[in-house]
Amino acid sequence: MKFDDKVPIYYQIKNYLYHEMMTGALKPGDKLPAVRQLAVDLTVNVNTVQRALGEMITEGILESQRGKGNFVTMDEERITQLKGKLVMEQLERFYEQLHALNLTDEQIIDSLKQYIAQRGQQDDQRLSN
Amino acid sequence: MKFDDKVPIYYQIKNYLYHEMMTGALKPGDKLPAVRQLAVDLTVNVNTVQRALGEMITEGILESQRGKGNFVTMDEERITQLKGKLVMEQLERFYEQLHALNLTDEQIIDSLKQYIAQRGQQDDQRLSN
DNA sequence: TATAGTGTAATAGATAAATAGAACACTAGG
DNA sequence: CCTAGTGTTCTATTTATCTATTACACTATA
Repeated sequence: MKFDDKVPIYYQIKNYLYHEMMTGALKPGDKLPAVRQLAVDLTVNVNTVQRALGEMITEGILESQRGKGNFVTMDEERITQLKGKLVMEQLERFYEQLHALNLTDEQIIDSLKQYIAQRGQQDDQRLSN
Repeated sequence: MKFDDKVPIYYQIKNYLYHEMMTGALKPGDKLPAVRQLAVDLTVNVNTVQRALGEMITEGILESQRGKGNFVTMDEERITQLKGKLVMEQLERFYEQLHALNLTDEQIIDSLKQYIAQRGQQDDQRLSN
């Protein structure tokens, strides 16, 4: 896994697991890979994994069962709330940053549309190769 | 100045100065505040300021004149390119993150529109108080 | 030519993050 | 009961960042 060296790895691991849950790769009640296995998969130390999981357990999004494993909470509402929170965080940061770069609301929306449109073209090109 | 403790301060200072240039608060040829003054303003150490400025000088966006001060480059093209690069970085990260959260292109655009619309309402409320 | 204002550099210490390694606690299954 | 697989905890070490402090180099100007 590729990490951005500007933000703590344990923090990026949290976001990685969040995303796995949001996309359904990890469903409510699912068992996570063993911490030692995760450490190998992410080419990272066990303690770093543990730190990420520890925080998520505190948040109530994961549940730990000693000797068995770590599991995604069965509380689906909690996951829904989390997704909403993560989306909102992205929106806030994105808007704030582009606004700080002196773009108007309209320019922000337009630039996103244009970016997505161009991206679509690139995808088409890749598919046709 | 408030810093996000998840990313290096020198890095956040760079972004702060970038934004000052994008908004026109710092124009081509302008002299920056003295490094010691910046350190006071940002409640940060001189070395930390120097590290941020040093990188921007390497990038060619700032020019240093020993004994005189640090100046924004006169090369306006360079600033325009920088703005484009910064906007593109935000777009890429935003899209990637929301896509990873399993939102479709349409949902991404809609959520942004909705966010901006709601934001406008909040602004209106503040203005009427 | 002093002096104040500027950038630059170097050292040493503090803290947070990440690593390596070991040990401990619990569970399941033969 | 033993063992393999799991989570948990601890210590020690390294690295990056930030700070504090001092010193040096250059410029403008009184």
